[in-house]
Amino acid sequence: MAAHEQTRCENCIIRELNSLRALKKEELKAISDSKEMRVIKKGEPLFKEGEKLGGVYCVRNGVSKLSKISDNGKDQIVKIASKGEVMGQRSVIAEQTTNLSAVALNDMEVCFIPKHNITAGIQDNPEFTQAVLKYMAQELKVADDVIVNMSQKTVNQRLAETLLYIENNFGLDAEGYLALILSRSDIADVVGTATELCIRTLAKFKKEELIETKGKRIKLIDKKGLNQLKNGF
Amino acid sequence: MAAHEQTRCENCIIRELNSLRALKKEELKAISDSKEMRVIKKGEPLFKEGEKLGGVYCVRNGVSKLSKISDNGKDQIVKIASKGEVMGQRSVIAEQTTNLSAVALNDMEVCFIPKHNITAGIQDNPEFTQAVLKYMAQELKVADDVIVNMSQKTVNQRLAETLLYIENNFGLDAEGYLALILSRSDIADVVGTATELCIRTLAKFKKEELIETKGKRIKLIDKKGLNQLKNGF
DNA sequence: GTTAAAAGATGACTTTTGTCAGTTCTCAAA
DNA sequence: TTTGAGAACTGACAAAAGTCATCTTTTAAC
Repeated sequence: MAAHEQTRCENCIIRELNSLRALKKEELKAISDSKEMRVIKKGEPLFKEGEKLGGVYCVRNGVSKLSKISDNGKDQIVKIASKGEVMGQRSVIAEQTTNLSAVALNDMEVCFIPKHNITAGIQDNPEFTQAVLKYMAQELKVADDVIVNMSQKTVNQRLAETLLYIENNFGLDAEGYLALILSRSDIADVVGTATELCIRTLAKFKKEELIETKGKRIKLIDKKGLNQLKNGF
Repeated sequence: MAAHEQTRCENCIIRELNSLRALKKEELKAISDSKEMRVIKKGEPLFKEGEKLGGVYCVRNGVSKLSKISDNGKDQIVKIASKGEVMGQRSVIAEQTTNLSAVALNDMEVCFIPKHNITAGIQDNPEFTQAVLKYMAQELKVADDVIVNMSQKTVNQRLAETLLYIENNFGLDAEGYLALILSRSDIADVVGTATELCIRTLAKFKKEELIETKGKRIKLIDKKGLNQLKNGF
Protein backbone atom coordinates (compact mmCIF):
# COMPACT_ATOMS: atom_id res chain seq x y z
CA MET A 1 0.00 0.00 0.00
CA ALA A 2 2.71 2.46 0.99
CA ALA A 3 4.73 1.41 -2.02
CA HIS A 4 1.73 1.91 -4.22
CA GLU A 5 1.12 5.37 -2.81
CA GLN A 6 4.66 6.33 -3.73
CA THR A 7 4.03 5.65 -7.36
CA ARG A 8 1.10 8.05 -7.57
CA CYS A 9 1.97 11.35 -9.24
CA GLU A 10 0.01 13.29 -6.63
CA ASN A 11 2.56 12.21 -4.04
CA CYS A 12 5.62 12.31 -6.23
CA ILE A 13 8.05 14.98 -5.18
CA ILE A 14 9.88 14.77 -8.49
CA ARG A 15 7.12 16.64 -10.25
CA GLU A 16 7.78 19.66 -8.03
CA LEU A 17 10.99 20.12 -9.99
CA ASN A 18 9.35 20.64 -13.36
CA SER A 19 6.34 22.12 -15.08
CA LEU A 20 4.13 19.20 -14.02
CA ARG A 21 3.81 20.95 -10.68
CA ALA A 22 1.34 23.32 -12.32
CA LEU A 23 -1.11 20.49 -12.95
CA LYS A 24 -4.32 20.08 -11.00
CA LYS A 25 -5.23 17.12 -8.80
CA GLU A 26 -7.54 15.57 -11.37
CA GLU A 27 -4.95 15.91 -14.07
CA LEU A 28 -2.32 14.25 -11.93
CA LYS A 29 -4.75 11.47 -11.17
CA ALA A 30 -5.30 10.91 -14.87
CA ILE A 31 -1.57 10.80 -15.44
CA SER A 32 -1.09 8.37 -12.57
CA ASP A 33 -3.56 6.01 -14.15
CA SER A 34 -2.01 6.01 -17.59
CA LYS A 35 1.67 6.47 -16.80
CA GLU A 36 4.10 3.62 -16.84
CA MET A 37 7.28 3.23 -14.82
CA ARG A 38 10.28 2.04 -16.75
CA VAL A 39 13.75 0.98 -15.80
CA ILE A 40 16.48 1.69 -18.32
CA LYS A 41 19.90 0.15 -17.90
CA LYS A 42 23.10 2.08 -18.38
CA GLY A 43 23.87 2.43 -22.06
CA GLU A 44 20.36 1.66 -23.22
CA PRO A 45 18.42 4.15 -25.32
CA LEU A 46 15.19 5.81 -24.19
CA PHE A 47 14.49 6.97 -27.71
CA LYS A 48 16.29 7.69 -30.93
CA GLU A 49 16.53 10.72 -33.21
CA GLY A 50 13.66 10.71 -35.68
CA GLU A 51 11.31 8.60 -33.60
CA LYS A 52 7.73 9.65 -33.02
CA LEU A 53 7.30 9.79 -29.25
CA GLY A 54 4.11 8.53 -27.71
CA GLY A 55 4.69 10.63 -24.64
CA VAL A 56 7.25 12.25 -22.39
CA TYR A 57 9.67 10.78 -19.88
CA CYS A 58 9.92 12.16 -16.38
CA VAL A 59 13.24 11.23 -14.81
CA ARG A 60 12.98 9.79 -11.30
CA ASN A 61 16.53 8.56 -11.02
CA GLY A 62 19.70 8.39 -13.04
CA VAL A 63 21.08 10.54 -15.81
CA SER A 64 20.59 10.56 -19.56
CA LYS A 65 22.45 12.22 -22.39
CA LEU A 66 20.51 13.88 -25.17
CA SER A 67 22.53 13.95 -28.34
CA LYS A 68 22.35 14.41 -32.06
CA ILE A 69 24.49 13.04 -34.85
CA SER A 70 25.87 15.66 -37.21
CA ASP A 71 26.06 15.14 -40.96
CA ASN A 72 29.74 14.35 -40.39
CA GLY A 73 28.76 11.36 -38.31
CA LYS A 74 29.89 12.73 -34.97
CA ASP A 75 27.71 12.78 -31.91
CA GLN A 76 27.08 16.04 -30.10
CA ILE A 77 25.62 15.94 -26.60
CA VAL A 78 23.19 18.83 -26.35
CA LYS A 79 21.93 18.26 -22.84
CA ILE A 80 22.32 16.04 -19.82
CA ALA A 81 19.00 15.32 -18.14
CA SER A 82 18.65 14.14 -14.57
CA LYS A 83 16.14 13.83 -11.73
CA GLY A 84 13.07 15.95 -12.27
CA GLU A 85 13.63 16.72 -15.92
CA VAL A 86 10.98 15.96 -18.48
CA MET A 87 12.37 14.54 -21.70
CA GLY A 88 10.65 14.61 -25.05
CA GLN A 89 8.46 17.57 -24.14
CA ARG A 90 9.56 19.64 -27.13
CA SER A 91 8.71 17.00 -29.71
CA VAL A 92 5.34 16.22 -28.15
CA ILE A 93 4.38 19.88 -28.08
CA ALA A 94 5.59 20.56 -31.60
CA GLU A 95 3.98 17.32 -32.77
CA GLN A 96 7.18 16.35 -34.49
CA THR A 97 9.58 13.45 -34.36
CA THR A 98 12.39 13.91 -31.83
CA ASN A 99 15.44 15.74 -32.98
CA LEU A 100 17.57 14.12 -30.30
CA SER A 101 18.51 10.67 -29.11
CA ALA A 102 18.42 9.82 -25.41
CA VAL A 103 20.73 7.23 -23.88
CA ALA A 104 21.01 6.35 -20.19
CA LEU A 105 24.37 7.16 -18.62
CA ASN A 106 23.39 5.35 -15.42
CA ASP A 107 20.73 2.89 -14.56
CA MET A 108 17.60 4.97 -14.77
CA GLU A 109 14.07 5.01 -13.47
CA VAL A 110 11.65 7.07 -15.49
CA CYS A 111 7.92 7.56 -15.76
CA PHE A 112 6.53 7.44 -19.23
CA ILE A 113 3.56 9.81 -19.51
CA PRO A 114 1.40 9.33 -22.62
CA LYS A 115 1.21 12.46 -24.68
CA HIS A 116 -2.55 12.83 -24.45
CA ASN A 117 -2.07 13.78 -20.81
CA ILE A 118 0.30 16.55 -21.81
CA THR A 119 -1.78 17.88 -24.69
CA ALA A 120 -4.89 17.76 -22.50
CA GLY A 121 -3.05 19.77 -19.87
CA ILE A 122 -2.03 22.31 -22.47
CA GLN A 123 -5.58 22.62 -23.76
CA ASP A 124 -7.32 22.88 -20.42
CA ASN A 125 -4.89 24.31 -17.92
CA PRO A 126 -3.44 27.75 -18.64
CA GLU A 127 -1.14 27.61 -15.62
CA PHE A 128 0.44 24.44 -16.93
CA THR A 129 0.82 25.88 -20.41
CA GLN A 130 2.47 28.96 -19.01
CA ALA A 131 4.83 26.89 -16.92
CA VAL A 132 5.84 24.95 -20.02
CA LEU A 133 6.16 28.20 -21.95
CA LYS A 134 8.48 29.71 -19.38
CA TYR A 135 10.52 26.56 -19.27
CA MET A 136 10.98 26.59 -23.02
CA ALA A 137 11.84 30.29 -23.02
CA GLN A 138 14.57 29.54 -20.54
CA GLU A 139 15.83 26.59 -22.59
CA LEU A 140 15.96 28.83 -25.62
CA LYS A 141 18.17 31.28 -23.81
CA VAL A 142 20.47 28.53 -22.67
CA ALA A 143 20.62 27.24 -26.24
CA ASP A 144 21.68 30.68 -27.48
CA ASP A 145 24.46 30.74 -24.93
CA VAL A 146 25.62 27.32 -26.02
CA ILE A 147 25.66 28.42 -29.66
CA VAL A 148 27.89 31.35 -28.79
CA ASN A 149 30.20 29.19 -26.69
CA MET A 150 30.49 26.54 -29.33
CA SER A 151 31.31 28.94 -32.11
CA GLN A 152 33.49 31.43 -30.27
CA LYS A 153 35.32 29.55 -27.55
CA THR A 154 38.29 27.23 -27.70
CA VAL A 155 38.31 23.62 -26.57
CA ASN A 156 40.24 24.74 -23.49
CA GLN A 157 37.52 27.16 -22.53
CA ARG A 158 34.67 24.80 -23.31
CA LEU A 159 36.22 21.94 -21.36
CA ALA A 160 36.78 24.18 -18.33
CA GLU A 161 33.18 25.29 -18.59
CA THR A 162 31.92 21.73 -18.91
CA LEU A 163 33.79 20.61 -15.80
CA LEU A 164 32.41 23.51 -13.79
CA TYR A 165 28.95 22.81 -15.16
CA ILE A 166 29.12 19.20 -14.06
CA GLU A 167 30.23 20.15 -10.57
CA ASN A 168 27.48 22.77 -10.24
CA ASN A 169 24.72 20.54 -11.50
CA PHE A 170 25.64 17.09 -10.26
CA GLY A 171 27.81 17.80 -7.26
CA LEU A 172 30.61 15.78 -5.72
CA ASP A 173 31.02 12.29 -4.33
CA ALA A 174 32.30 11.49 -0.85
CA GLU A 175 35.92 11.99 -1.91
CA GLY A 176 35.33 15.31 -3.63
CA TYR A 177 35.33 13.97 -7.18
CA LEU A 178 32.64 14.96 -9.68
CA ALA A 179 29.62 12.83 -8.85
CA LEU A 180 28.67 12.47 -12.49
CA ILE A 181 31.17 10.17 -14.13
CA LEU A 182 31.36 10.42 -17.90
CA SER A 183 33.63 8.57 -20.26
CA ARG A 184 36.30 10.69 -21.94
CA SER A 185 34.43 10.20 -25.16
CA ASP A 186 31.19 11.54 -23.66
CA ILE A 187 33.01 14.55 -22.25
CA ALA A 188 34.43 15.15 -25.73
CA ASP A 189 30.91 14.93 -27.16
CA VAL A 190 29.69 17.55 -24.72
CA VAL A 191 32.62 19.85 -25.44
CA GLY A 192 32.33 19.24 -29.16
CA THR A 193 35.82 17.95 -29.89
CA ALA A 194 37.73 14.74 -30.56
CA THR A 195 38.27 12.29 -27.72
CA GLU A 196 42.04 12.52 -28.06
CA LEU A 197 42.08 16.28 -27.71
CA CYS A 198 39.77 16.03 -24.75
CA ILE A 199 42.11 13.58 -23.03
CA ARG A 200 45.13 15.71 -23.86
CA THR A 201 43.47 18.83 -22.53
CA LEU A 202 42.50 17.06 -19.32
CA ALA A 203 46.14 15.98 -18.98
CA LYS A 204 47.20 19.61 -19.45
CA PHE A 205 44.72 20.79 -16.82
CA LYS A 206 46.17 18.18 -14.49
CA LYS A 207 49.72 19.36 -15.11
CA GLU A 208 48.61 22.94 -14.45
CA GLU A 209 47.06 21.69 -11.19
CA LEU A 210 43.58 22.79 -12.13
CA ILE A 211 42.22 19.28 -11.67
CA GLU A 212 43.17 15.87 -10.31
CA THR A 213 42.14 12.56 -11.77
CA LYS A 214 41.76 9.04 -10.47
CA GLY A 215 40.79 6.61 -13.18
CA LYS A 216 37.97 8.25 -15.01
CA ARG A 217 37.01 10.31 -12.04
CA ILE A 218 37.87 14.02 -11.95
CA LYS A 219 38.29 16.43 -9.05
CA LEU A 220 38.36 20.18 -9.56
CA ILE A 221 41.06 21.68 -7.39
CA ASP A 222 41.46 25.20 -8.79
CA LYS A 223 37.99 26.42 -9.62
CA LYS A 224 39.09 30.02 -9.79
CA GLY A 225 41.67 29.07 -12.38
CA LEU A 226 39.13 27.06 -14.34
CA ASN A 227 36.77 30.00 -14.28
CA GLN A 228 39.42 32.33 -15.60
CA LEU A 229 40.28 29.84 -18.30
CA LYS A 230 36.61 29.56 -19.24
CA ASN A 231 36.44 33.31 -19.69
CA GLY A 232 39.58 33.39 -21.73
CA PHE A 233 42.85 33.90 -19.83
CA MET B 1 -8.27 57.31 -43.65
CA ALA B 2 -7.03 54.53 -45.87
CA ALA B 3 -3.53 55.09 -44.54
CA HIS B 4 -4.84 54.96 -41.02
CA GLU B 5 -6.67 51.70 -41.70
CA GLN B 6 -3.42 50.17 -42.84
CA THR B 7 -1.84 50.78 -39.49
CA ARG B 8 -4.49 48.85 -37.61
CA CYS B 9 -3.41 45.37 -36.56
CA GLU B 10 -6.76 43.90 -37.56
CA ASN B 11 -5.93 44.68 -41.17
CA CYS B 12 -2.22 44.01 -41.03
CA ILE B 13 -1.23 41.05 -43.13
CA ILE B 14 2.14 40.81 -41.39
CA ARG B 15 0.54 39.29 -38.32
CA GLU B 16 -0.61 36.34 -40.39
CA LEU B 17 3.04 35.30 -40.50
CA ASN B 18 3.46 34.87 -36.77
CA SER B 19 1.73 33.78 -33.60
CA LEU B 20 -0.21 37.05 -33.40
CA ARG B 21 -2.60 35.54 -35.93
CA ALA B 22 -4.08 33.50 -33.09
CA LEU B 23 -5.30 36.66 -31.35
CA LYS B 24 -8.94 37.64 -31.23
CA LYS B 25 -10.43 40.81 -32.69
CA GLU B 26 -10.68 42.58 -29.34
CA GLU B 27 -7.11 41.70 -28.51
CA LEU B 28 -5.89 43.05 -31.81
CA LYS B 29 -7.85 46.20 -31.22
CA ALA B 30 -6.18 46.65 -27.86
CA ILE B 31 -2.79 46.16 -29.46
CA SER B 32 -3.60 48.60 -32.22
CA ASP B 33 -4.38 51.26 -29.65
CA SER B 34 -1.22 50.83 -27.63
CA LYS B 35 1.28 49.85 -30.30
CA GLU B 36 3.75 52.28 -31.75
CA MET B 37 5.31 52.28 -35.18
CA ARG B 38 9.03 52.91 -35.29
CA VAL B 39 11.51 53.47 -38.05
CA ILE B 40 15.01 52.21 -37.41
CA LYS B 41 17.84 53.20 -39.72
CA LYS B 42 20.42 50.78 -41.02
CA GLY B 43 23.03 50.16 -38.36
CA GLU B 44 20.92 51.40 -35.48
CA PRO B 45 20.09 49.13 -32.54
CA LEU B 46 16.57 48.06 -31.64
CA PHE B 47 17.75 46.85 -28.28
CA LYS B 48 20.89 45.70 -26.56
CA GLU B 49 21.86 42.58 -24.65
CA GLY B 50 20.89 42.92 -21.01
CA GLU B 51 18.12 45.46 -21.54
CA LYS B 52 14.71 44.99 -20.01
CA LEU B 53 12.27 45.11 -22.90
CA GLY B 54 8.99 46.91 -22.46
CA GLY B 55 7.44 44.90 -25.26
CA VAL B 56 8.05 43.02 -28.47
CA TYR B 57 8.87 44.22 -31.96
CA CYS B 58 6.93 42.99 -34.95
CA VAL B 59 8.92 43.47 -38.14
CA ARG B 60 6.99 45.11 -40.98
CA ASN B 61 9.95 45.78 -43.22
CA GLY B 62 13.69 45.35 -43.32
CA VAL B 63 16.01 42.88 -41.66
CA SER B 64 17.68 42.75 -38.26
CA LYS B 65 20.51 40.69 -36.86
CA LEU B 66 20.20 39.21 -33.39
CA SER B 67 23.59 38.67 -31.87
CA LYS B 68 25.42 38.08 -28.65
CA ILE B 69 28.94 38.98 -27.60
CA SER B 70 30.95 36.06 -26.27
CA ASP B 71 33.27 36.37 -23.27
CA ASN B 72 36.09 36.59 -25.81
CA GLY B 73 34.61 39.79 -27.15
CA LYS B 74 33.48 38.40 -30.49
CA ASP B 75 30.00 38.85 -31.82
CA GLN B 76 27.94 35.82 -32.82
CA ILE B 77 24.85 36.32 -34.93
CA VAL B 78 22.26 33.86 -33.66
CA LYS B 79 19.37 34.79 -35.92
CA ILE B 80 18.38 37.07 -38.76
CA ALA B 81 14.84 38.38 -38.35
CA SER B 82 12.78 39.78 -41.20
CA LYS B 83 9.20 40.61 -42.18
CA GLY B 84 6.64 38.99 -39.93
CA GLU B 85 9.00 37.95 -37.17
CA VAL B 86 8.36 38.97 -33.61
CA MET B 87 11.50 40.00 -31.76
CA GLY B 88 11.91 40.03 -28.01
CA GLN B 89 9.17 37.48 -27.44
CA ARG B 90 11.39 35.15 -25.46
CA SER B 91 12.54 37.75 -22.94
CA VAL B 92 9.04 39.13 -22.43
CA ILE B 93 7.64 35.66 -21.78
CA ALA B 94 10.46 34.62 -19.51
CA GLU B 95 10.29 38.03 -17.79
CA GLN B 96 14.02 38.39 -18.17
CA THR B 97 16.38 40.90 -19.72
CA THR B 98 17.21 40.14 -23.36
CA ASN B 99 20.07 37.79 -24.00
CA LEU B 100 20.59 39.19 -27.49
CA SER B 101 21.23 42.51 -29.16
CA ALA B 102 19.24 43.53 -32.23
CA VAL B 103 20.71 45.80 -34.90
CA ALA B 104 19.03 46.81 -38.15
CA LEU B 105 20.79 45.56 -41.28
CA ASN B 106 18.49 47.65 -43.50
CA ASP B 107 16.24 50.56 -42.84
CA MET B 108 13.45 48.96 -40.85
CA GLU B 109 9.84 49.56 -39.99
CA VAL B 110 8.64 47.80 -36.87
CA CYS B 111 5.65 47.88 -34.56
CA PHE B 112 6.46 48.04 -30.90
CA ILE B 113 3.82 46.14 -28.93
CA PRO B 114 3.83 46.78 -25.17
CA LYS B 115 4.32 43.62 -23.20
CA HIS B 116 1.05 43.86 -21.30
CA ASN B 117 -0.69 43.05 -24.55
CA ILE B 118 1.35 39.89 -24.89
CA THR B 119 1.04 38.75 -21.29
CA ALA B 120 -2.70 39.45 -21.40
CA GLY B 121 -2.97 37.31 -24.52
CA ILE B 122 -1.11 34.53 -22.81
CA GLN B 123 -3.33 34.71 -19.77
CA ASP B 124 -6.65 34.88 -21.58
CA ASN B 125 -6.25 33.22 -24.94
CA PRO B 126 -5.21 29.56 -24.97
CA GLU B 127 -4.98 29.50 -28.77
CA PHE B 128 -2.47 32.31 -28.69
CA THR B 129 -0.46 30.66 -25.94
CA GLN B 130 -0.36 27.44 -27.88
CA ALA B 131 0.75 29.23 -31.01
CA VAL B 132 3.60 30.81 -29.07
CA LEU B 133 4.41 27.48 -27.49
CA LYS B 134 4.67 25.74 -30.85
CA TYR B 135 6.76 28.54 -32.21
CA MET B 136 9.20 28.26 -29.34
CA ALA B 137 9.32 24.49 -29.63
CA GLN B 138 10.31 24.92 -33.26
CA GLU B 139 12.94 27.53 -32.37
CA LEU B 140 14.36 25.15 -29.82
CA LYS B 141 14.79 22.46 -32.44
CA VAL B 142 16.48 24.88 -34.78
CA ALA B 143 18.78 25.96 -31.95
CA ASP B 144 19.79 22.33 -31.33
CA ASP B 145 20.65 21.97 -34.99
CA VAL B 146 22.74 25.11 -34.88
CA ILE B 147 24.60 23.83 -31.82
CA VAL B 148 25.50 20.64 -33.64
CA ASN B 149 26.56 22.52 -36.77
CA MET B 150 28.68 24.97 -34.85
CA SER B 151 30.48 22.34 -32.89
CA GLN B 152 30.88 19.64 -35.51
CA LYS B 153 31.16 21.31 -38.88
CA THR B 154 34.05 23.13 -40.49
CA VAL B 155 33.98 26.75 -41.60
CA ASN B 156 33.71 25.49 -45.18
CA GLN B 157 30.56 23.59 -44.37
CA ARG B 158 29.03 26.32 -42.26
CA LEU B 159 29.68 28.98 -44.88
CA ALA B 160 28.11 26.86 -47.61
CA GLU B 161 25.12 26.30 -45.35
CA THR B 162 24.83 30.00 -44.55
CA LEU B 163 24.83 30.97 -48.22
CA LEU B 164 22.12 28.42 -49.00
CA TYR B 165 20.15 29.58 -45.98
CA ILE B 166 20.25 33.18 -47.16
CA GLU B 167 19.08 32.24 -50.63
CA ASN B 168 16.24 30.10 -49.26
CA ASN B 169 15.04 32.67 -46.78
CA PHE B 170 15.65 35.98 -48.47
CA GLY B 171 15.65 35.11 -52.15
CA LEU B 172 17.41 36.74 -55.06
CA ASP B 173 17.53 40.19 -56.58
CA ALA B 174 16.77 40.95 -60.23
CA GLU B 175 20.24 39.85 -61.33
CA GLY B 176 20.18 36.58 -59.44
CA TYR B 177 22.36 37.70 -56.55
CA LEU B 178 21.38 37.03 -52.94
CA ALA B 179 18.80 39.65 -52.05
CA LEU B 180 20.09 39.95 -48.51
CA ILE B 181 23.42 41.73 -48.64
CA LEU B 182 25.60 41.27 -45.61
CA SER B 183 29.07 42.60 -44.96
CA ARG B 184 31.84 40.02 -44.94
CA SER B 185 32.17 40.63 -41.25
CA ASP B 186 28.47 39.90 -40.65
CA ILE B 187 28.71 36.73 -42.70
CA ALA B 188 31.69 35.74 -40.55
CA ASP B 189 29.64 36.46 -37.43
CA VAL B 190 26.88 34.18 -38.67
CA VAL B 191 29.31 31.41 -39.57
CA GLY B 192 31.23 31.88 -36.36
CA THR B 193 34.68 32.55 -37.73
CA ALA B 194 37.15 35.38 -38.36
CA THR B 195 36.40 37.84 -41.14
CA GLU B 196 39.67 37.00 -42.94
CA LEU B 197 38.89 33.31 -43.07
CA CYS B 198 35.39 34.08 -44.27
CA ILE B 199 36.76 36.21 -47.11
CA ARG B 200 39.33 33.61 -48.02
CA THR B 201 36.75 30.85 -48.06
CA LEU B 202 34.45 32.92 -50.27
CA ALA B 203 37.41 33.43 -52.62
CA LYS B 204 37.95 29.67 -52.64
CA PHE B 205 34.28 29.03 -53.41
CA LYS B 206 34.60 31.50 -56.26
CA LYS B 207 37.66 29.75 -57.65
CA GLU B 208 35.83 26.43 -57.44
CA GLU B 209 32.96 28.07 -59.34
CA LEU B 210 30.45 27.48 -56.59
CA ILE B 211 29.64 31.17 -56.38
CA GLU B 212 30.21 34.46 -58.20
CA THR B 213 30.68 37.82 -56.55
CA LYS B 214 30.23 41.41 -57.58
CA GLY B 215 31.31 43.83 -54.90
CA LYS B 216 29.75 42.55 -51.72
CA ARG B 217 26.97 40.80 -53.61
CA ILE B 218 27.05 37.04 -53.97
CA LYS B 219 25.43 34.74 -56.52
CA LEU B 220 25.17 31.00 -55.95
CA ILE B 221 25.95 29.20 -59.20
CA ASP B 222 26.47 25.61 -58.10
CA LYS B 223 23.91 24.91 -55.43
CA LYS B 224 24.33 21.18 -55.72
CA GLY B 225 28.02 21.59 -55.05
CA LEU B 226 27.35 23.86 -52.10
CA ASN B 227 24.92 21.32 -50.72
CA GLN B 228 27.45 18.54 -50.98
CA LEU B 229 30.04 20.73 -49.32
CA LYS B 230 27.61 21.54 -46.52
CA ASN B 231 27.12 17.84 -45.87
CA GLY B 232 30.81 17.17 -45.91
CA PHE B 233 32.35 16.26 -49.25
C1' DG C 1 35.06 65.77 -57.03
C1' DT C 2 38.18 65.06 -52.99
C1' DT C 3 39.36 62.64 -49.24
C1' DA C 4 39.11 60.11 -44.97
C1' DA C 5 37.31 56.05 -43.07
C1' DA C 6 35.57 51.65 -43.47
C1' DA C 7 35.39 47.32 -45.72
C1' DG C 8 37.53 43.98 -48.58
C1' DA C 9 41.41 41.31 -49.76
C1' DT C 10 45.95 38.85 -49.42
C1' DG C 11 50.42 37.01 -47.55
C1' DA C 12 53.04 35.07 -43.88
C1' DC C 13 52.90 33.02 -39.80
C1' DT C 14 51.14 30.79 -35.30
C1' DT C 15 48.01 28.30 -32.79
C1' DT C 16 44.46 25.16 -32.43
C1' DT C 17 42.28 21.16 -33.64
C1' DG C 18 41.85 16.75 -35.91
C1' DT C 19 43.58 12.20 -37.37
C1' DC C 20 45.95 7.91 -37.44
C1' DA C 21 48.54 4.46 -35.47
C1' DG C 22 49.87 2.38 -31.73
C1' DT C 23 50.49 1.28 -26.53
C1' DT C 24 48.86 0.72 -21.92
C1' DC C 25 45.34 0.14 -18.62
C1' DT C 26 40.98 -1.63 -16.66
C1' DC C 27 37.50 -4.55 -15.80
C1' DA C 28 34.56 -8.20 -16.44
C1' DA C 29 33.43 -12.75 -18.50
C1' DA C 30 35.15 -17.26 -19.26
C1' DT D 1 43.66 -16.46 -13.16
C1' DT D 2 43.54 -15.67 -17.78
C1' DT D 3 42.25 -13.05 -21.51
C1' DG D 4 40.17 -10.08 -24.46
C1' DA D 5 37.48 -6.05 -25.48
C1' DG D 6 36.98 -1.44 -24.77
C1' DA D 7 38.56 2.66 -22.78
C1' DA D 8 42.33 5.69 -21.74
C1' DC D 9 46.35 7.55 -23.25
C1' DT D 10 50.48 9.13 -26.26
C1' DG D 11 53.28 10.56 -30.28
C1' DA D 12 53.70 12.22 -34.79
C1' DC D 13 51.80 14.50 -38.19
C1' DA D 14 48.25 17.04 -41.09
C1' DA D 15 44.62 20.14 -41.61
C1' DA D 16 41.87 23.91 -40.10
C1' DA D 17 41.43 28.19 -38.08
C1' DG D 18 43.12 32.42 -36.09
C1' DT D 19 46.18 36.55 -36.07
C1' DC D 20 48.85 40.37 -37.61
C1' DA D 21 50.48 43.35 -40.98
C1' DT D 22 49.69 45.44 -45.13
C1' DC D 23 47.53 46.89 -49.31
C1' DT D 24 43.50 47.91 -52.25
C1' DT D 25 38.86 49.05 -53.07
C1' DT D 26 34.59 50.97 -51.83
C1' DT D 27 31.76 54.11 -49.44
C1' DA D 28 30.18 58.05 -47.51
C1' DA D 29 31.00 62.76 -45.75
C1' DC D 30 32.56 67.05 -46.87
